[in-house]
Amino acid sequence: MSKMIDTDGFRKSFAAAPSERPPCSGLAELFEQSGAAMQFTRNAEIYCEDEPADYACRVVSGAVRICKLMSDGRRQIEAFGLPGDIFGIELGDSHRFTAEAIADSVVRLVRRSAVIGFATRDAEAARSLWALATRDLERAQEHVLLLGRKTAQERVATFLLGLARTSACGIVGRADQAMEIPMSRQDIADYLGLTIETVSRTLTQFEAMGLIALRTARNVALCDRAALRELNG
Amino acid sequence: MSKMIDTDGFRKSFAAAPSERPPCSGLAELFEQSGAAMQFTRNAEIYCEDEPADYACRVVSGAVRICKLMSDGRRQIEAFGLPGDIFGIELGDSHRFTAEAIADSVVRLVRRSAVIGFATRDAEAARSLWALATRDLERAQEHVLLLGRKTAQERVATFLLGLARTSACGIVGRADQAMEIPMSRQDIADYLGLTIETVSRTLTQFEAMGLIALRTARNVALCDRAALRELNG
DNA sequence: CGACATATTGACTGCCATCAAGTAGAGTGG
DNA sequence: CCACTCTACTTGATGGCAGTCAATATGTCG
Repeated sequence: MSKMIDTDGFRKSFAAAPSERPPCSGLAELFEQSGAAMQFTRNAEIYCEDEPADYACRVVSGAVRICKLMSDGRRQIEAFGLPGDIFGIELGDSHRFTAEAIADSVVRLVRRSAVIGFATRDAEAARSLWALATRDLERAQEHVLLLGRKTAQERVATFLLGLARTSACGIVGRADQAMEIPMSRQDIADYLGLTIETVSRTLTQFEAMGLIALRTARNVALCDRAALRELNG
Repeated sequence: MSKMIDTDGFRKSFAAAPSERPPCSGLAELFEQSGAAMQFTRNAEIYCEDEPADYACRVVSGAVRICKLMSDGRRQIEAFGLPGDIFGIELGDSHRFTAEAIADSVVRLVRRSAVIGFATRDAEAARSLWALATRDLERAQEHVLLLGRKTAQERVATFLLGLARTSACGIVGRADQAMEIPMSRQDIADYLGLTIETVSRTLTQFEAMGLIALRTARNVALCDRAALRELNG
């Protein structure tokens, strides 16, 4: 399902890229220095809900989904993890979500005890851990607003703009350049609290309105960001 | 709109009550010792979105709502603050939400700098701040699941059970005892991503189903918790 | 090419929102 | 104590957005 690999190549290339996403430089280094890189194939489980939270994770490449399943199969994706994102640090003893690879991915794992040790190292380290939780909180709160009060069009517009922002961090591309969508329609739907059909229809509408251009199902260009921001709410 | 008062009486009574809600004993003491108590009348604004975040808050008595407004008036309540709850600590310089009193309330305020100072005092203090953010994150994530995937009935059932849990902490009452609902139907609706009509109708349905008993609009008894938990998802 | 997963499109349904009365409580003044 | 008023809540009728069910299209990989 997943195997240990050596990823010095990955480490160097990502350490060189001045990513602005993770607010916690010290934590990132912790993963680079004492983390074990693991490869996960598409749809492989990284950890499961209620499983002991022995490890914390950082995405090196690929993409992951952090989600919850209801007893009848309904699924809600809380967040996507893209390169640089840290996830799986828990207050309690067990994971409160399931984490799965969306695409073939490399994830670095560090022991829970190492994170705790890091937190008690110095004030700066403790602050970065607090900042990480706070940033996750802010993201979750934006998500609450989206799910509670936005229409399908607004949700999809917000999603596209958010994805453009994160993918612009890694690849310094032009504004109107096409971007890859790493997740399936089902993933997008479960993130936005919609169905695949509604996501698909909304994207088609956006294309008809001239807001986006779909080169393939997984490759989209934002043609009219101003209009998308209007729809943002 | 709001005035400074002396609340030694409040402080003593609440310090005596062994509340299990706040996970951070040190932080609570910070508010009790160096916080200024302020009284807010119903619907008074405690702070406003985008306002400088000079103060953090802790509810002494009453209840508050932490919410966001969209440009066209749609409102989403992210969380309710009940006695003991701490809110308004921000990573950035400004508040990302509006906080308002739901009922006449007493709130203790401490300077942002005091919180920062507290965080750098020792490892235990830093940890409690991290734990606070993490707990808020967990609550927000549950909220995401509720708004993304639950039906109206499930949302209301979850809300009632949650309220019963928190009010059971302050007042050690019997399980089937009636509890006061401090917030209006509009507040509940804006918290659950519904309309007042749907909230009202759902409560009426629950009463017809024998799950709850509404003595008045703001006083409810949970008659069949097992059935409510079924609806929880 | 053929098989399978993924995505799109169409027809129809249903849950919840909207619009509109009607009712109940809380507070006020006579 | 009782009208009066105002706000909060409930109930009813109707509509629309997104969900469901179903068929077709587009990739993707052996």
